[in-house]
Amino acid sequence: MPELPEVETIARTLRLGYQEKPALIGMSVSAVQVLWPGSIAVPQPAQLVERMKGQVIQAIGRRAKYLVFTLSRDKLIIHLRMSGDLRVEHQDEPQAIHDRVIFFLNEPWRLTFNDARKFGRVWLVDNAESVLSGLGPEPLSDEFTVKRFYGRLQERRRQLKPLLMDQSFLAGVGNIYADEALHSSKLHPLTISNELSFPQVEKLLTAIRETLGLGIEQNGASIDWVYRGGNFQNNFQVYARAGEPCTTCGAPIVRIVVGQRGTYFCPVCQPQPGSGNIEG
DNA sequence: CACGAGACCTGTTCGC
DNA sequence: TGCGAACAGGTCTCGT
Repeated sequence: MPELPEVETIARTLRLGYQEKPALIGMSVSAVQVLWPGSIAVPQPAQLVERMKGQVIQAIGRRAKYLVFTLSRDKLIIHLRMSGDLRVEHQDEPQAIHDRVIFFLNEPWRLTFNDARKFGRVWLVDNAESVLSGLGPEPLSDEFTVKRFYGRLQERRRQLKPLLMDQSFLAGVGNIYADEALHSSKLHPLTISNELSFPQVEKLLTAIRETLGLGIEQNGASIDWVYRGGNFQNNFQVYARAGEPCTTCGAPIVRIVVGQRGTYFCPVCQPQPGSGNIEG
């Protein structure tokens, strides 16, 4: 389900509270119920349950698409993958279908990890780096400069879109925001990474940041039944718009498959480099 | 190294 | 209406 803006939104609402839901900072874990052991990556479910008891939630943040809970002693890390969700609920609410792990907090609250497709994972580790060390730079951080981005793109010779979605290359960008950022920067998804000029990279980084920033502003995107509350889906220029007119030039948006992912782009605004023919 | 295919799962939507 | 195919915001592993 979620990419960087959705995960950021979830982290913020858990950290600060939202409407009738409380902030979780300062709450302690009284018990953990594992309904689907396969959701626990590390350690063994019984050990996770034992270790979490009594730990206090001190901070809630995000790294790439991972939620990171700083507890008294350990880090609780959760990846929602395609269909995961975290819900703050009353402890007396009935259990929902697809609930996988329930964290009991201060009365009357609980935090529920719900995940229809069972792709999501939970880690409890003393060192977050054991889970997060392979990740690339955060696109929104100040240390990630155009120069550095250009250098990384030059080091590789890969199709641009799959490279942007490679979490070891760049953290947090997924299928939606990759397509939207490429459209915004007028680059074809199959452009070869080391064939970009410096100005093109500059434009691409700006587009990635603006797209992610708008996504965060809109509380993420809500498409399916899965994640609700976001509005970024109303700002899609290309994603899931095959056949509809490009908002810039009016040409029909095209869908192709790149790296086994549905990929949407405007054949006029985003012409394939080297292919002389432009669709009309 | 780069890429495609398959796996992991369940639910919804599409097409005949 | 019904039923199978296709598709879904992600990542991992294997073979070429």
